[in-house]
Amino acid sequence: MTERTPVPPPHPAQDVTEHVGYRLKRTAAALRGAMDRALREHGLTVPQYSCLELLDERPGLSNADLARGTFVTRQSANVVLRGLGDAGLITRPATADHGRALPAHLTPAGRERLHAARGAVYAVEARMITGVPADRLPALLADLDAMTEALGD
Amino acid sequence: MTERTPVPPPHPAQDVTEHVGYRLKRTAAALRGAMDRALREHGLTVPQYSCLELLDERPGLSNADLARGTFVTRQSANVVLRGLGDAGLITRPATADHGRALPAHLTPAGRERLHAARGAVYAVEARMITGVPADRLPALLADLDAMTEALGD
DNA sequence: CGACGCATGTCAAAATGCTGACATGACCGA
DNA sequence: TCGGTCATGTCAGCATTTTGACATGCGTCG
Repeated sequence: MTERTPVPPPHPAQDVTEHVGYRLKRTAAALRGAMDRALREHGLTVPQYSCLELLDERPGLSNADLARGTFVTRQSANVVLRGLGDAGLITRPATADHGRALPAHLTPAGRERLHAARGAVYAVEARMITGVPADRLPALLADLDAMTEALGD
Repeated sequence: MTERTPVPPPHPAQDVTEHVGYRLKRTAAALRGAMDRALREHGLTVPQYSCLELLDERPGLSNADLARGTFVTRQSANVVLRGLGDAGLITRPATADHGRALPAHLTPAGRERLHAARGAVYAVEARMITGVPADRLPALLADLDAMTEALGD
């Protein structure tokens, strides 16, 4: 069987709650909850805000691009985009001029809504990094990247 | 609550992908995917494995306890527990003897399944912390904890 | 004792996300 | 030119999760 690894724990970790994965999941869950609460006042969900932020930064992103950027499937991203379009926050051409990708763009209303919500989200992030020494932040980001890449990206 | 950081952003971060939240979400998504793939061979989902691990560590946990431990609602945890019970991996008394909480316990089959899957999960975690200097791991865990606590836990 | 708050388990309905599948259009190598 | 390959958008079905609500049991305080 797969018992070739005698499970040599590099570090004791007799408690599951000591594992990196558990902590990671816990922090991500806390962040998700805080963002949900912060965005509710602005009438946005986390996936919606993520798409808006991505589109503000790089206008013309396609549905598949946004799906990759928000770590969901194309189908889920399509639902989000449809909702944003119905709300008048983004526009998408009915037909593609080049390939099959439909480039999405923020409407003035979308930009306005994003700017309003951005303050709340940034406040959450600022609150989150409270307690983390500023000089250790780069190392933290680097470690997160290293872990992501080690998992096959 | 003195704003000792009057400077708008302590670090530029003109790009969303530079934000801590984005990296955190990305790493958590990668971990979730890797764990899904690793557990599929053992016929378990991530929530199921989480419950099994928690129950192995602290037998007698109630449904609500497991919900809190896996960061989901009681209803979701109930579905997971029902599935584990149908699979014969856990047992739960039909009636509560003290309060209303029904203490769950691993069956021998559940313990065996958990031990088999644990190797795969630990391998994923070991692979994830590849690239992260071992001496910086404690700081990483501490930072994750600090961020979680700062978000109100 | 009795009422209230609180936690728990559970049901029903809705929202959300994913898997599988299909058709279309661009790109590339033979 | 043509055939294969890949990426995209979209549809349908299913699984998972959440929201909202309700009943039950315990503890506490009046």
